[in-house]
Amino acid sequence: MEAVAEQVFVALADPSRRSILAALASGGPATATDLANRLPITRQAIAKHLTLLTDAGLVTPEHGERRRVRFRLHSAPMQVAQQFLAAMARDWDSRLDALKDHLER
Amino acid sequence: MEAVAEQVFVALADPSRRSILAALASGGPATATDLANRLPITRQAIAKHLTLLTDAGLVTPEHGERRRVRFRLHSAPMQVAQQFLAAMARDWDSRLDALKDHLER
DNA sequence: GCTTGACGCAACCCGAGAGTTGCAATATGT
DNA sequence: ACATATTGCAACTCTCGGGTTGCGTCAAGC
Repeated sequence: MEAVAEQVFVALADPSRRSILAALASGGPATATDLANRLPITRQAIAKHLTLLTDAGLVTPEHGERRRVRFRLHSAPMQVAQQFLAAMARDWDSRLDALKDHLER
Repeated sequence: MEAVAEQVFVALADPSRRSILAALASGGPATATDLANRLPITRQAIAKHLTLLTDAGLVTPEHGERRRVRFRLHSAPMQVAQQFLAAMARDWDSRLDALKDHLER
């Protein structure tokens, strides 16, 4: 679970990757060349990002006709990362509360 | 809000920074030299990470006695990032639902 | 059969960031 | 007064990742 969350953080830390995800979210599943037409970077750079996003589980490749590969969004890893963030914040706040209780005692 | 979330993602993408946050979470507020004793990296490297974490709002410096500066965790930006993730996942899923509805019609 | 468009792979460039070493300043203890 | 400890700043190295260029390959259309 922590490994998935880390991959999601790494993926979302890059602005180009966020642009790719935003393009997929607004325009639906698309290929690397489609994204290259919409974004100011090369198809190969987008392909690299897509492999990283695929490893993170944020995107799944779908082999279609005419050797085209369309990529579709997958939100499950983001929910895992969200749970991870929630647990982390809860942990921190519980420590703060414990310290506060200790000082008040 | 998106800027805060991005800073949190960048901060959590680095394993050293996660180690620092984990050390602060388990051991309470500490100085850079304290963290340097617990972690396998130099104090200066930790200091750089702490400035980045301070810019992200995840940590706040507290000037104490004897020129010591202790850093305390702050969970608010993580909750903002969590909200951001939730909104993003909700956006993706709503698009999937809209597409499904369109296909079923 | 030949062109056209799309994908994959490999090599290369380059800037950013993670880490270290070194030093100056400052404050505390004896 | 002097030694010790801690912080901040600056310069340097070096690896890694984002990006490009180039080429080979494979499927479809004419």
